[in-house]
Amino acid sequence: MKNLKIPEATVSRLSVYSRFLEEVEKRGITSISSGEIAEGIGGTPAQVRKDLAYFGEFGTRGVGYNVHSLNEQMVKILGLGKTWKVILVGAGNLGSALSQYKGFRDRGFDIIAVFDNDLKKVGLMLNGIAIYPISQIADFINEHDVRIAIIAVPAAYAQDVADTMVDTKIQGILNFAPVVLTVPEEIETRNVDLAVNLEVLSFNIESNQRATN
Amino acid sequence: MKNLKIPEATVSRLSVYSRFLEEVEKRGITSISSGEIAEGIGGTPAQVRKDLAYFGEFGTRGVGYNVHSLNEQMVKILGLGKTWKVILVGAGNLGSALSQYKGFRDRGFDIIAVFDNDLKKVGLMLNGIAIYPISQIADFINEHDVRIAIIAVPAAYAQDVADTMVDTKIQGILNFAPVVLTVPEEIETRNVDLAVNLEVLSFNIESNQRATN
DNA sequence: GACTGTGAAGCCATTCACAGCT
DNA sequence: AGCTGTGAATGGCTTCACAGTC
Repeated sequence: MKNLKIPEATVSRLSVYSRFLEEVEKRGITSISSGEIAEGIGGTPAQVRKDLAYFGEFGTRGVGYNVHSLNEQMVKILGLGKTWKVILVGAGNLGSALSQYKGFRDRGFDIIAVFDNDLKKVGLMLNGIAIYPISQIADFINEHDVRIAIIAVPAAYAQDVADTMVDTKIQGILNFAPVVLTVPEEIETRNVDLAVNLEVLSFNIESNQRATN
Repeated sequence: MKNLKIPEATVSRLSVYSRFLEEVEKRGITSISSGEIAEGIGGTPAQVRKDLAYFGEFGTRGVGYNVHSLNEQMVKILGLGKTWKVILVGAGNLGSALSQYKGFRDRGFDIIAVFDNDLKKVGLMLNGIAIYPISQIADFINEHDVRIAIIAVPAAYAQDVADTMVDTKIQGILNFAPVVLTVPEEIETRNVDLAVNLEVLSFNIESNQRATN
């Protein structure tokens, strides 16, 4: 296995390529060039080729890439060849939306349980998924071999929730709470900060204003 | 006005610093060093200082930063000194969660209307916000001076929605649909791609596995 | 002629290291 | 002594430009 360090930006784009290729394949297109991919995902042809080159030679010079087999490669590289069992912590608004989010299931992420600290919710179903008490997180993870957790609780509780997951089989946490989680380094975390995105927009809008005097 | 080009990464961190400072201020702390900020948000002291230095000299050598006045500066720089009127398009699960998301209002983003193409929803309220038909987006934006829109519709409709906003007063779009929007360059867009984040996690988990043979 | 794969160059962001202030 | 502000060094990602292949 070729083992250069892969830029994180490349990995995110791989995911975007893959979804784009799926859509292109549905339209019945079988062959595609780096330029066409770039156009579809808002990038440059050179970048597409460089990204792919980290993992192998998937194209044919003078011709382009086979849509289906390129996507197969992407799926394999991203580790999407199987179904990932995922748990979701937090049955509030955001949790509820995420539990139903089709984009996860479509890409092989299956939310198999929801946890909440509100005992009035425990025992109920959230969009067809059973709600368990927070206290059962660790046992559930180990029993069901869950490797990915999504945290969608208020900021004040997020670290506590993360703490319940250390020394379990969890290997990755997707955190929607706007705080930095402190976890052992063998657990991979990623933060999605919704407010930050709006604030960057707001900053950029203001700067555009300033630029166009 | 100092007009170097500000790295986008710096801008996102400013937003994180600001929220962290607010929390620190609530705890009654009045002074803070770059090292303490770095620890709180998961970064390095040098980076904190560099980021701030793009905008001015906010600290006192040998002492640190005044928590309150540094946050005031952050808020001003980010353009958060006022309330932003925001519209939300898409009253599905995700839209519903976003309409209630406290993190937006806390930071000055006020969702004043929701739009949906499902006429059964039009006229109803979503968490206290009225739902209008998609056809009224452009008029509403111009009448109410809305500058930011959040798109939370299925991928297939996102571009159509964006199209209704060109040549209105909209200046920024936060897009949750997993597609690249094509809009005139005076409209600033940002994409939040939920599935991509899980896929990067999945890739990293698999690589960790490979690394620890 | 068209398009990929890739070393080299260029650009941007982070980190270092220290002078300057309190 | 402690901590900021910043030029210089480093590291990483993107873009260029072209040799290689069909």
